[in-house]
Amino acid sequence: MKQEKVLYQDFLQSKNLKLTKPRLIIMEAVLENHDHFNVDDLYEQIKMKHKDVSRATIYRTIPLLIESGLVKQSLRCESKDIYEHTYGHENHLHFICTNCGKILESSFNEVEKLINQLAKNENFKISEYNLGASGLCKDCKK
Amino acid sequence: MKQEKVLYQDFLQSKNLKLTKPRLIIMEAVLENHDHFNVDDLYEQIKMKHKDVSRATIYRTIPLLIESGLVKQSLRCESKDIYEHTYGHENHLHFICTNCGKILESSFNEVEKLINQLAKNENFKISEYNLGASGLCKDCKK
DNA sequence: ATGCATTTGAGATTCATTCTCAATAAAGTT
DNA sequence: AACTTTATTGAGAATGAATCTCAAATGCAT
Repeated sequence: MKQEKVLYQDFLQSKNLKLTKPRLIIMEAVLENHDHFNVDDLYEQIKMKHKDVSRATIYRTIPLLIESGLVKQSLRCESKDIYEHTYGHENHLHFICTNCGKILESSFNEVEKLINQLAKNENFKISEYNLGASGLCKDCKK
Repeated sequence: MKQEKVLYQDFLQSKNLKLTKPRLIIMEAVLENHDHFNVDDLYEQIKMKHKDVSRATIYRTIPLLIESGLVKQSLRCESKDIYEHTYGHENHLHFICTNCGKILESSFNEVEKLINQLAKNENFKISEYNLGASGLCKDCKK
């Protein structure tokens, strides 16, 4: 998406950060992901395309992607931090299968309304939702 | 609470695990916590009472406490796993302040109902909820 | 008490993440 | 286009939470 690139560029500019090749490569890799990924996923994905960026730079760039609103941190998996590409992707609930690791996503609107109300009662300003449940998916239930 | 101790003992017995002194000490420390704690918190808490258990044993014992239903894993904080004493404590939502680190808890019933319905639609069997949002608490909003 | 299997403690190990620092690249200036 | 300044990068070292190892200690049935 063009729009995301612009958003990212504007963000970098507003912070006096340079639009470097590694930062672009990493952003592009993220845009290709329409679900969850971790640092190693990005690293492999970038290598696959014969580009090259160090892991250190990926680790350094993720906070920028988060601040610019393209990405958010998600649940952890296999003791690694995982992230999701959020811009242009609706918020959703995660149902994580503890048996096979699959992540189902479910709609969010009603839950969001309810949570917003609760937050209002507490006078709390939500900036990010983190909603899910773990258990067994339909295949593993049997 | 007596009941939790019994539950724990029964669990250990059912798995042919021994009821050792360290396992009791750790359980007692957990029972004293009515909110969130990490491994170091438990370690310090135990030392304070002039008892002694190694960190390794705490790490080994937590999965037992989780399996027996006294404790559940919660969000992470400062890159440490954190846990909460759940037995006899209602489920709740967490509102985590990204500025001061405070954790507010809010009621849960309606959200639970809604999520249960969504899980049912996906044919997913929930074993544990993980519900929260991060943002700014009323003091940090200003 | 005795014997056997389990558990413990201490320290070593692992592995994701962060840090360090010399080398490199971006972007503005002439 | 070459020069300057300052931010950024890559490689490897460092950190630190969590896990593992193994000899010594403990629980528990007999």
